[in-house]
Amino acid sequence: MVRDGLARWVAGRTVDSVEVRHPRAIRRHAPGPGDFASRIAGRTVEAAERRGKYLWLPLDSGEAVTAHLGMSGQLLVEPGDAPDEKHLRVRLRFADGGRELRFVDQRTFGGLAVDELVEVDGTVVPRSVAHIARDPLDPAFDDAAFVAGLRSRRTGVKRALLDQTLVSGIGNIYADEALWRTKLHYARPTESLTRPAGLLLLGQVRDVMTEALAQGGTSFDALYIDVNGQSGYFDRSLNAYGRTDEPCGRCGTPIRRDPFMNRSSFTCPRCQPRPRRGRW
DNA sequence: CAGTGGCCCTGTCTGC
DNA sequence: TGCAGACAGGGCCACT
Repeated sequence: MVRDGLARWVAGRTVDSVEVRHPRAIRRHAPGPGDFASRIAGRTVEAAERRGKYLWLPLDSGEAVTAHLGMSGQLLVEPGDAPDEKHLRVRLRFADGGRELRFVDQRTFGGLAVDELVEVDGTVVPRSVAHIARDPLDPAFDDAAFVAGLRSRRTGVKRALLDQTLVSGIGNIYADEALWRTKLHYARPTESLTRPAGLLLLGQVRDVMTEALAQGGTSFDALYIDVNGQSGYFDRSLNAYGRTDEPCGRCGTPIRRDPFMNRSSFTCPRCQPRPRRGRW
């Protein structure tokens, strides 16, 4: 939805000027703000693409403006006379004088960069995205390869889900929700999962992502473009994530919160019992 | 090399 | 009331 919106608003338009308001927002662009701006200004945006949590705008130069929205990042398409957001980091003005593109990010976990486009596995992606796996909604996603990769890991199943080189687009929320649906504990050793169990898990991941996407779709019409898509989904559909001490929707047992990778994991202690020999 | 843990950042909330 | 600390979280990097 974010990608669709961006494509609709910026594809075919030529960038006039680039304003970097906060250097940290382009910290992954090593050559710095001057180089960043000069590679974008005067170029025409050809499309908007996405993989996992990355989003990019291919330019007519063979490079692309690559964005990672982190947790709090937004790409907004707004009239030039709209007041600057408090956390406005980068602004792109277009030669046609129409709406401008703004990167807004409170916590600056995200950022922009300009990157060379390369071909990986039959798909053209920015170099910085080349190591990111396809997401499960990608038509070219290879289910069998994913399950094989999952089973060959020597770690806990949630760690594997969060590893973007194995599968992309799954964050802490989607992981907990898919694990709850599959009745798997986050520390379940990946090598102990059967192929059918792996496919079942993948199916639940897909369902969670599809439902989240459907519910987040509405926010975009207001030109509020946000990869999190949390608006409706966050409140209505979560079964485990953030529901500490609330009853499990299946069995009524209070949901439990555990520290996990400097974050949290939410499980139903009854539906998702901790394995005896769990892997973190 | 694969796996793991710490840290980045800032606003909000909780508890003393 | 005010302040300290926990928490949110994807990814990068150093370390084992």
